[in-house]
Amino acid sequence: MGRPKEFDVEEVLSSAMNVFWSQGFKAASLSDLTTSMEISKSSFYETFGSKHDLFLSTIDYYIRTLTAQVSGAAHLDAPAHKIIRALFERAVQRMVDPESRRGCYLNNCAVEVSLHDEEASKRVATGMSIMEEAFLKLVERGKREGAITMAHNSRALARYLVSSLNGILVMGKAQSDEESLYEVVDVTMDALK
Amino acid sequence: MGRPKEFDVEEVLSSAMNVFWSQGFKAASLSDLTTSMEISKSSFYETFGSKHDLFLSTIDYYIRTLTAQVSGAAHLDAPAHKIIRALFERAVQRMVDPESRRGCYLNNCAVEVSLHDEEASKRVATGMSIMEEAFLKLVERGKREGAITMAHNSRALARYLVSSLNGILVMGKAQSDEESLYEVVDVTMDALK
DNA sequence: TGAGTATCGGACTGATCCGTCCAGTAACGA
DNA sequence: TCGTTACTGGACGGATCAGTCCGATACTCA
Repeated sequence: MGRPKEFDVEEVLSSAMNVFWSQGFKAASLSDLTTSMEISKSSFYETFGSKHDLFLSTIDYYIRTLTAQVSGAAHLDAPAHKIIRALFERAVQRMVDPESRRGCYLNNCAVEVSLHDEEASKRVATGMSIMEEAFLKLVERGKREGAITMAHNSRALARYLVSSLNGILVMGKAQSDEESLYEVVDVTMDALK
Repeated sequence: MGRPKEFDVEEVLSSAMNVFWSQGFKAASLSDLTTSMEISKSSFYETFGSKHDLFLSTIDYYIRTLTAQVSGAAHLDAPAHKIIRALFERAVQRMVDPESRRGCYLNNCAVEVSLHDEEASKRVATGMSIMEEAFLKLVERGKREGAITMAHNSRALARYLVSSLNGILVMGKAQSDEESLYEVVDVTMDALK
């Protein structure tokens, strides 16, 4: 049955995503990619087709990991509104750490390519929806727990949270003053009360 | 004293900014730029030095126009909280219109290059500060007018507004459903009450 | 051993990239 | 008219780009 694949596609996809994440689609060269993925150019084209195909695959990959992460967070035992706050605070912590200031992959992709790349754009929209659904569940639970306002419908609040989170990630790129970002989180959370 | 300049530098800078705005720094080629600017490659290098120098100049240019715009909006006669809402609604309208879905130039620059381009990053931070100051004045006035909560300090609220606006612009790129975006604006505004 | 598949490195292509340079022309002031 | 500056188009260079192809090697199963 011939020689078996030596590299784990998911693992290599993850490396590629990290390159796109840090550098953006245009700025990432094939050499950057194959170096980080630790495969040859030949294997690259054999397995992934083209740079653009790979790019789309990395968004799909990100969505897979995202789904796992958020559904994990949503099922924690803590009160929903505390989980929401924790998610925001983790985002701030990431933006403050020089090692992980890359923001959200979906966010980056949306800004860089969604205007000119319909296929990527669709995937980004899907990813955002997944985040929205996760927040939706948390908001609904928070309402039942009496910690979240009834003044707005849950979906609007969920969208608000996705939007706010993206805003904070952008702010973090522009000026990563920790205290300021936490203040923003405070105000953002107050809107849920 | 020799032949006078034939093109208006500010005007040409504006054209260049539009190219970067739509395509991003990396994706914008010199040919794209000179075509849109309607000057020759020779004049280009004579006047602007390099692609990267030009890029920095376009951010400076954007900041100049931004300053004019926001200080204009801040001095309108309407109640401050209504001006704030109007600014957000205008942003939504722009993201819904296919012709002007490019988002905010500072936002795009922050996401694309601020990680690898310190000079650009500084300028972006300056621009964000200008927006913050504009919102700060509006928030302070809104407090005096009794329409904005005293629960948070004005600067925190101003930062919150800048962050939220950026979030909405990113959301608009990912999925530009008008109604959803307006809902987000509603929730965002409620946090000021 | 041999068929079949995986992987590699490297040569190669054609395009595009940013940037330099220059000869020729055009517009001004003196 | 002459010096100076502005502007153009195009030739050119060196680098890099994505992508193709091939010969050599490595691994697995029959």
